[in-house]
Amino acid sequence: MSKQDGDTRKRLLRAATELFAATGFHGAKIRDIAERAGANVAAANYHFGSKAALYLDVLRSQFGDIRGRLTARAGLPSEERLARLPRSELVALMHARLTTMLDILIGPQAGVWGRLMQREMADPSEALPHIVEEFMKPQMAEMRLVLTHLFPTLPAAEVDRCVFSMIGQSLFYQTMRPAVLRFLGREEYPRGFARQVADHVLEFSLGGMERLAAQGGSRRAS
Amino acid sequence: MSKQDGDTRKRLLRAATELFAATGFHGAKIRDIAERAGANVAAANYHFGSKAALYLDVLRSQFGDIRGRLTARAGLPSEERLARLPRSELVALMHARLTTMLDILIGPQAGVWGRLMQREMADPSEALPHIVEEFMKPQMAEMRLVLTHLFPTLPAAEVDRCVFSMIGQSLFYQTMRPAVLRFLGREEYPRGFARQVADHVLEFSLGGMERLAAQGGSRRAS
DNA sequence: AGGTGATTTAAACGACTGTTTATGTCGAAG
DNA sequence: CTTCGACATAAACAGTCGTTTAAATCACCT
Repeated sequence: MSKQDGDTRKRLLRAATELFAATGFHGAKIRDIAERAGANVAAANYHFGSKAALYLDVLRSQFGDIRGRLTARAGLPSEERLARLPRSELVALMHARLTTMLDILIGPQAGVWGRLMQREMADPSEALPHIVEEFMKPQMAEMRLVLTHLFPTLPAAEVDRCVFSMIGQSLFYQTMRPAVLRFLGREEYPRGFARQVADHVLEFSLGGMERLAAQGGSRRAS
Repeated sequence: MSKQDGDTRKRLLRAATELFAATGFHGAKIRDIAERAGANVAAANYHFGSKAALYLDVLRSQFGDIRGRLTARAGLPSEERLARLPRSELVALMHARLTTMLDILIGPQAGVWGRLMQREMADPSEALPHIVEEFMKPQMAEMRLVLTHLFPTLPAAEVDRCVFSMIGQSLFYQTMRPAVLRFLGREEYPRGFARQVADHVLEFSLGGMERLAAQGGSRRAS
């Protein structure tokens, strides 16, 4: 082995991750990635085959990483245990989940996941189906499970919309970051901001679902 | 004048708007724009100076268009009249605003505004400050005004977060469109979907703000 | 008719980018 | 020492894209 084994491969992957997140697939240039990794322009093609394959490897890597962080920090108890949990515990579960999500999206050491996903939504690639099926659907299913136990009277379709509402509130600070920062008159989100937002989103959403659960099947006047 | 005056300029602007929205600034090629407009490749540079200038013109045009639609369809009464409005009227005002916004974002004949803004957030250009200052800030200020009259006990900072929550819920269906559509198992949003979402977001948010207003200044346990 | 200024056109330029090729380097095995 | 395979490097290739250039076209005025 040379002085550093497959080290250049790792350096390439890291550099590619940063640049893809910063400037997108088309914006990131192989030459910049190679330079940042201290490697030759041909190295990327040698190790990954092509720029597209390298991009998919980056997505796969980040995908697995975030998936691990989410299940590790906010894993769910089994369905049976969930049914016996007191209301306060269910709320705490939602809070933990929101905090983790917002930490990943806008936390002080937020990774590149949010930006990569945002770009994937703007220009879906062949990676999108995998992301939705293997990552978003399970996450949403777990949230839906907790909400169903929290508000048993809520119809399933309404629960889905509530999940969307909670994720939407959180994602807003990621997708609209430049605008929100300008609005707040800041350069970066302050420390503790993710926690602050999580608290707000939780209370706001609890109130929203309480209201929806209370008014039952009544329809709005047109 | 030729057979169609400055018609090519208009056709170029229209074609550019569609292509910039569909594939972004870097993704849209001058040659494609020219072809769609039935013009020569040099025409764009002749009429607009450069690709970047053309992009800014597109943003400006859409910016003005949406601004007009919003104020026309969901304009606000004066501050004094607002204070005398019954609660149901204020709610109706919010509903109209949400419906208009969601119509623009995901309605059946949704324009390109949502996608252009999404791309602007992913890769902010020199147009971003204008968009924030002249478009988003006024819109948010108006929403904040209504909310303040609806829930007078809510602190200003809390009201701001509520505005973010309402916009976040709505924007979610635009920024996450590919994922949501996959989740719903559809190719496009069904007719009346924008209205449906607006109804949900309104009720959800009213509940959220009721709860926040009710619990006053109490802080969550850590 | 002829000139004039504004547009349109075809063609070429020049820069950039992903990829390939051909060669070089280096450690380990024979 | 030679050979071999994995990796690294420099150079070139081929395609794309924004922009420019110079000629052509057209409407309009005197």
